[in-house]
Amino acid sequence: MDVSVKGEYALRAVFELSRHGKPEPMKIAKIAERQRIPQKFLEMILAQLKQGGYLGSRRGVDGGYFLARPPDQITVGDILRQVDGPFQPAKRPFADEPTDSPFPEMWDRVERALSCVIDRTTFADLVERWRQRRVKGVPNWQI
Amino acid sequence: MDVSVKGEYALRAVFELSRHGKPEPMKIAKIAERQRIPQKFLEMILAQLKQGGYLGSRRGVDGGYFLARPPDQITVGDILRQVDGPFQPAKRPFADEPTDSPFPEMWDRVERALSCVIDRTTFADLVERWRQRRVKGVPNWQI
DNA sequence: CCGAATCCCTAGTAAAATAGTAGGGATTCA
DNA sequence: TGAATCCCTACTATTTTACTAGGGATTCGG
Repeated sequence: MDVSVKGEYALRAVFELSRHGKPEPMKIAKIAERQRIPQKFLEMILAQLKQGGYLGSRRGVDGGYFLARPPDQITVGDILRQVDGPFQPAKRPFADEPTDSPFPEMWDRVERALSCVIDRTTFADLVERWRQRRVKGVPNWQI
Repeated sequence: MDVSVKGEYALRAVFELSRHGKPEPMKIAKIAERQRIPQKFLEMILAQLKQGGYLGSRRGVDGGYFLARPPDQITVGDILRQVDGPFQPAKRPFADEPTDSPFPEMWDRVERALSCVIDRTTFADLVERWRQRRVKGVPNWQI
């Protein structure tokens, strides 16, 4: 019950692009270097995120990847589901054949609880919190 | 990000023992049959749950497994952690070397949200809800 | 049009985890 | 004593994970 390395990489990559912020694309190589992700592996992940509609890309000399939407419209849940598949804690029986088990209802609660975090946390949030922490943690605005 | 089959089996087995309720032990074979779990696989799981202190057992003719504590003192989280290992969404850096990442804080939130469900749901709760649903779903007390 | 830089696509692969199975040994108790 | 049960070690097939390899397709400045 944990997130795959691939999922983590995807989150870190999108965070990097969100932090970058500018409209011009960022190269795979740069993302890979800044986030310490194996480059070829990252290529696959970014392709997946693109085909999910979260990223866009351009080839050629000044090519790279960029966010396809503003970072306040991409959530952590979006990215995780795109690369790790739909999150469902347990095999769900078909909705119409009622089961004699107490667990589906609990898994629903779990899913809702989780959703409250991952589907409400956008990359804009993450960047903002990260910036906040930076100025508090490294108070170099002092005399 | 889902629960293993092993985890599900463990939950179902403990639920079966909780529902059973009586002090006398229940045989592996019976649990396996009633919950449709491969028997030999279930043996390993029950052994693990016993060594975690959740179950007790007796051998011989009238042997079997039983709860080592009342079902209101065993949570879903207990059982899942015992068989699937500690749940942590992502590799956590060491606590003392602060990281420049916005994610650990979010994983904390995820963990707390999840804990609110799985560490507060006891098997007594599950049995009770299951009983409630039975009488509502199958209203055979009608005229 | 050339060629360098970039993304794009298919395939392969070593290691680990998952979901079991097999076979017998140790206890208990009538 | 022997039948029933739990107990223990080992083995295994399949799937998933976390990559790597090698080249093809675009873009764009010159």
